[in-house]
Amino acid sequence: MPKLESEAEFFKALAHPSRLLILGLCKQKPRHTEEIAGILKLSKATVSHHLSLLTTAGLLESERDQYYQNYKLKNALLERKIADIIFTGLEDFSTNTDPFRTKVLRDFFKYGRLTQIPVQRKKRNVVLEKIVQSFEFDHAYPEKEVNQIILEFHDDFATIRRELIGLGLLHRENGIYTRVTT
Amino acid sequence: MPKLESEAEFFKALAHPSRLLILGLCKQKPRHTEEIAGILKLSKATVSHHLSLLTTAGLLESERDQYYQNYKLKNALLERKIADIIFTGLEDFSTNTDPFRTKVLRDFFKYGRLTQIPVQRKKRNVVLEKIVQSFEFDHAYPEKEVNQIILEFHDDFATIRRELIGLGLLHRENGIYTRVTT
DNA sequence: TATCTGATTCGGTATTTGTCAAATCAAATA
DNA sequence: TATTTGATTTGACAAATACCGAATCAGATA
Repeated sequence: MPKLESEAEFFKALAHPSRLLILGLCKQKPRHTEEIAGILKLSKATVSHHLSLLTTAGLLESERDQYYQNYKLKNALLERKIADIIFTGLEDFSTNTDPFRTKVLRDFFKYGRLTQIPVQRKKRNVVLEKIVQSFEFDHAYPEKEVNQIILEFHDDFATIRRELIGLGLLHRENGIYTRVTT
Repeated sequence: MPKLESEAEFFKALAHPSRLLILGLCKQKPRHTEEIAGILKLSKATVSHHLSLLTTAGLLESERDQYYQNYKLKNALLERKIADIIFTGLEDFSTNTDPFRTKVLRDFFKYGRLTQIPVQRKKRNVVLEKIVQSFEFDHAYPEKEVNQIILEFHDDFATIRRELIGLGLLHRENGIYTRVTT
């Protein structure tokens, strides 16, 4: 899933008054479906629907207690996720071990954005390999989506798209792009 | 309560991939409508629509430059709004808000991190109660995990861990920690 | 004033979303 | 196993939303 889509999903989960109310209720204490439906004067079907969205977004978790399915807030995740998304967009480069690669990524990325396209071929390959990781295997991307993903890294999406093709990291056929298995 | 509605509006504005893209583009530098439409391959009517929503939500502001209407990110508002949510969690969405507690959280947390440990006992208790909420009930934490969680808030995990025990918010037995039911 | 140019608004369509009642499901328990 | 009970899923419908092309608007400029 392209990162941007999942971020939008996250906000979408928060983008309805009833769901914010439900989060507030579940923050106070774990609640079950009919309990919430009673408080908010909504049908249990509707509440179940909202609870499902909130759970998928990672904001709630639930466990069964006798007849009841109790939902409670996953507080830490909510706060960290919002902070991550808004303030940076960030990448953790510390996990990879290749020192050259680490240095190049440190030098050319700032807050997840490519500050400039490296001129040296070897360095350029490193950043291109980094960028291509935002594409899923087994997914057909129209050019519009390709551009959007690359735009998260750098303005000059046309150049980068061309390079990704040239390096054999992306494959293009009939205007549809796919990530090449390495 | 208008508060809840406007919170939902705020998230709704962020709840679409194109709008996140637009925010990203306008964060880099001011952009005008057709420029964005060209990059995202959307009609200028659609982009104008998104820009309108983002402006209404207070995320963008615009000014005219010759023929162009340039939109730029209102960084301050975005960050303040997000910060509010992070400081107080979902407090604002629920019914009861303790003003003292809210103020202490605002004063001592920045972007989800504890800027310093309050000296006053009463204030310190507020931040400790805030921190303990990142722990689950009915879960056995080894000390290492406890430290990791506290480290997300402040570097001096040893002091905070000791205080959490002392206040009776965490319970320690044989090196295993559990959150105490209140 | 008349014209040019980018932005916005309008009209219309396709898609998504919120909602409920009814049917179905699944865990607990008799 | 059969029953009870709350949760979820299904199906239907209305409302909201995303999107586009065309018409209109408004500031800039001649």
